[in-house]
Amino acid sequence: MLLYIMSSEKNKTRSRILVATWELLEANEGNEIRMIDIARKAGISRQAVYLHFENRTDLLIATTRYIDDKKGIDGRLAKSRAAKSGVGRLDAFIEGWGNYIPEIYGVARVLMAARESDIDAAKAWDDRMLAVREGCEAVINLLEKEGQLKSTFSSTQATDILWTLLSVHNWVQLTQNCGWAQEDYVNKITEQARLILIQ
Amino acid sequence: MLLYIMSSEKNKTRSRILVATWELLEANEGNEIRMIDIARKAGISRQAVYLHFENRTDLLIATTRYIDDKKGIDGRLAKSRAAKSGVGRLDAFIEGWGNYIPEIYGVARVLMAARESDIDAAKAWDDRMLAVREGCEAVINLLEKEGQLKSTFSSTQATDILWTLLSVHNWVQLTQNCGWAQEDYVNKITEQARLILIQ
DNA sequence: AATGTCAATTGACACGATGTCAAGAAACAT
DNA sequence: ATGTTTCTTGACATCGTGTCAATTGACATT
Repeated sequence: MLLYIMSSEKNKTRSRILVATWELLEANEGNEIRMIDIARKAGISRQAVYLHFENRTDLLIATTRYIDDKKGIDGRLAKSRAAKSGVGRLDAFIEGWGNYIPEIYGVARVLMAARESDIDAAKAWDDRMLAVREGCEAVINLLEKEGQLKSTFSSTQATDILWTLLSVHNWVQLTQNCGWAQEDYVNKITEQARLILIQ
Repeated sequence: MLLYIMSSEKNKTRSRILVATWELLEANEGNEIRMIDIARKAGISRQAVYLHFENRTDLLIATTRYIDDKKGIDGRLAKSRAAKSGVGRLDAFIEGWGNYIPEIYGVARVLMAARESDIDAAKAWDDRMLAVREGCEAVINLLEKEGQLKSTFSSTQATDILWTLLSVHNWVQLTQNCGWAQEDYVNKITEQARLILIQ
């Protein structure tokens, strides 16, 4: 009991820092986030952040883990697994994942950027993306089973294509660079996926 | 004649700087490239670099242009401009650009990896990608003029889609992560572009 | 040979960001 | 009341970009 309270108290400021970082990551899409910004948002001094995290990288990765705990992709994609037909499942999967991307985008950016210099970050990111690929694979397999898959692509190729179509990079390019509304993104990507994959 | 020699002499150091930057970008093993590194490689002082380029952004952008010149991207894409029909031009553009990507991948990787932490690198990269977008735009405009463009997409949307389909990230994902051969990449991307865009 | 021009050098400095350190204050459990 | 932990404050080292002024060296012009 004592230990529990102590660790809870101990984590209070740490949590405030993580939440502050999270909020800044989500709000701030262009500007760089400085340690001083995070500290101010958390209501502590810049130096105090270093009492909880070794450095900036450590903090950013800890934040991604924190968000991982708070938001799960699993719940989001449950709907797609419920769909009966292949095409229905394709649509539901694109909608579920496509609408999840903006929620993790702030974090995704950090992980993608860190991948060159940080093996752990790269692995965490690859892990997540492989889970998405498995979702794509399940959709493609169902389509193939139903004979709905375009015959010029093998099922592996089709999985690769869908996975690539649904990459976070593509979402960034279309919504951030090209200025597409989120709704348009989901609709047009769904349309493209059907045109490419469904026979 | 005098002017020619003068401008040639004038550009000598500038060229050395560009070549040095290029070599560092290609050789780079994850380390960030500083102005001092470029200067040393070019055999001049750090400050002297600023006599030829306004700032780091300017230098990086100039380097990508220099590489484009030496690698002959213009010549490669000339073939696409020569094609008479819209579809022919689409195919030629994808072939020209798609086969150019692997040649600039060394530089591209560094610029893309640096984009989060390095505003200058991001700007240099964005500048080049906008040039590709213009190529996509020309192709789409021709298709639309011929009435070959699928009617569910506006020409701007179609340009965005083609541009995204041809992104370096997609090339990396398909050829590096999914293990596609370069030839398969070009063929399958061409196929996808036709399915999505041609009515 | 003297002159002027231009490129480059040298050393110094401002600026902004990360990260460290030491001394003291404040919170808080016992 | 006391002692421990957390946080604050102010100072400082470090690193990279970009700027500036004074100076050197090469070279073309006259």
